[in-house]
Amino acid sequence: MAADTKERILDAAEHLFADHGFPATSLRDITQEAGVNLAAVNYHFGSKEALLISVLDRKIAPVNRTRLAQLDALETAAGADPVPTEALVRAFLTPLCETWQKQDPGVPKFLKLVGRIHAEVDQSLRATFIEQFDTVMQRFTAAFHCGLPHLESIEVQWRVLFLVGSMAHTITWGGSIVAMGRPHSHDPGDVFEALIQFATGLMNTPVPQPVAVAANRGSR
Amino acid sequence: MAADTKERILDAAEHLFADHGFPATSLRDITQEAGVNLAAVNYHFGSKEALLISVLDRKIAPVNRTRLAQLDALETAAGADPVPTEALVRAFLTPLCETWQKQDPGVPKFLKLVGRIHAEVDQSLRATFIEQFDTVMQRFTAAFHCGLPHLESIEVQWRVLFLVGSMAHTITWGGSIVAMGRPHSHDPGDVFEALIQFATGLMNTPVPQPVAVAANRGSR
DNA sequence: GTATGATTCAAATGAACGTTTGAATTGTTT
DNA sequence: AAACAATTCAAACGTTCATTTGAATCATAC
Repeated sequence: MAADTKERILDAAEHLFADHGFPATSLRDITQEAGVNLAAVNYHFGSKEALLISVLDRKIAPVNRTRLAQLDALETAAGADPVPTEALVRAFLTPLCETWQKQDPGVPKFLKLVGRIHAEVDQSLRATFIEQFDTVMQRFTAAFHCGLPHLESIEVQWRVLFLVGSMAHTITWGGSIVAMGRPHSHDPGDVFEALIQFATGLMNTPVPQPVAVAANRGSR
Repeated sequence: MAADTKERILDAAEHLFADHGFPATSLRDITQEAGVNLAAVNYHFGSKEALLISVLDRKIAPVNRTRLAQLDALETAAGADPVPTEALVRAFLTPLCETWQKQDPGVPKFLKLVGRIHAEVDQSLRATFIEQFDTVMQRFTAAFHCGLPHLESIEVQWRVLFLVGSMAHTITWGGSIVAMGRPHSHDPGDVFEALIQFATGLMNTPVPQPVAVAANRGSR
């Protein structure tokens, strides 16, 4: 088959980037797993970096598009009222979960990749990655703030950061909870449901001290 | 100076691993920044991997030792009573913060390294890293459970995972909140204080649905 | 001051890397 | 079937990598 060479490369790259990271994965690894010629990567994508961007675009862009679409729908339905916090959390997290479940059974390679990208790629690539998420983050942060008007803007930003952190870390390490000790079923859906419940509680948590972030500067 | 060649290598490696990651950093980068000969790394440490382990040991091991020492002190002071959740959160997070602040001013390189390691290193190295954290995680998870007896064991494990995820992600990305939009002071101490407050709320959050994780299996 | 062990040094090793090349092979259009 | 572009292929490119080598340098003890 000649037509799906690009797809085969993308699949192999996605899998290997997720398992071993971007710098540690060679084009020879990718082309061998894809069963295509070494030169095919540079022919179809131009460079290794461009391949990574294609891999991210293929999977992350649809997720972010779904997120924004769900957010649009929620805001339209809510009219002038703020969207309930839990609905926002679900709109943010479930698109990832569904991408996960549509994928081949077993380990959620793509999510591992997302987790990796969050901490791995170099400055220039990270810029590309941030760009992908920037709109999503700003839209959701604003929507959260509408439903939590008693919080300062910066506090909402921190909570969203914590939320994303929990998500990324759960993606990468959630499976190791089973390996760490007592065995326990960890159906992907369950994990995401727990994460959603937790994140909702997170966003709704009252501020323990009047102004947690900005008030006690230098008091340490 | 000849005596501190090892220290110079460790400093340079720590800095470069944090900025560019382990696979993307070459021994030539490290030895050049350290001002030592290329062969010094293999002479003093044996290999690049062994160097990474030394870098982690030098900084992470003391942090985990402090964590456990503070936990011991808290449990001794509490006697038969459970240790307050916020005290546990502080015992877990502040040792990292102090290591940070003892370090040279500016970006907390070491914390960036920790964030990276969480998602970067390969399976074999990750095992080394997990080993470092395993005792700490189990001790703290158990202590949290003592103060939150209404939660299922697995629920506590998830929350601790979310907590660590927030921490790691905040370490790596907290600085970019400022860069992302509106400028705002983000004194390291403030960030950690916000993280502590948030994490405490996280652990104390009641379970929204009776049994969030295990109950709704297959209901999707 | 000479011998000994630890350390540093410049240089080289072989392997692996991303990328390029040009011919061979396809698929499609006349 | 001839012509053409798109794609695949084996092979090589030049560079960089981690690691090794063996001589040079240093410290310290005799």
